[in-house]
Amino acid sequence: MAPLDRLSRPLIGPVEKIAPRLLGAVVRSGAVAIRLTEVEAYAGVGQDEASHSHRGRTKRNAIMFGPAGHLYVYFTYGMHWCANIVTGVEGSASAVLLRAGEVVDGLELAIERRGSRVPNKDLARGPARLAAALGLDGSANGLNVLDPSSPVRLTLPRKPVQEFESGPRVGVAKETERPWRFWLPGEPTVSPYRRR
DNA sequence: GATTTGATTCTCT
DNA sequence: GAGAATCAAATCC
Repeated sequence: MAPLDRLSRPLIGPVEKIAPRLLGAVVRSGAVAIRLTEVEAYAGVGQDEASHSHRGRTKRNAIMFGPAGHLYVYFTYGMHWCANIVTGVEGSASAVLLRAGEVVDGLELAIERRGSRVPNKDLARGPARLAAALGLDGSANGLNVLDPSSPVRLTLPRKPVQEFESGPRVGVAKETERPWRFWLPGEPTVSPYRRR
């Protein structure tokens, strides 16, 4: 087994099982590091109407169909970037949206990117805010966060977080009964729930 | 080919 | 709470 395949093992499995394991993980992009406090799971083709991959491969979601550990960064609402980490075996087209986190390093640069008037707890509170704080955009799409030489890296917690809560995903119109949003209770960086 | 929608955020009321 | 910003993908005709 190739080294990177071995590294991806913690990301192989049903996406709703993998997503909560990313809670407490740290994503680092250059000087800025963010500890994840909120994530959402999205499944593959034909399994989840809210997922970008539900209706099959497109130019935008192509990365979702690749191996686990790669970043799927998409552009939405004409102005925002959102970052996901691909999970499961290659071709499963499932991914975990990085919804919110706490800036644990590179605070100065994160503030510079997000604006000096933004409270620290709001720097990465929300998927587009998190991506902005990390400086992620379309050029980060497809990066392998498990590759030690990648500019964007993921570090999983030594032990998976045991205490987390779950509920419906934010801002999705379909599959609203699916409790695939996971967060760390009591964290001020968790975004408020909004239904669509 | 035209129209609608969206895994959002910010500003103003 | 409402409205705007602004573009790619989905949906409709």
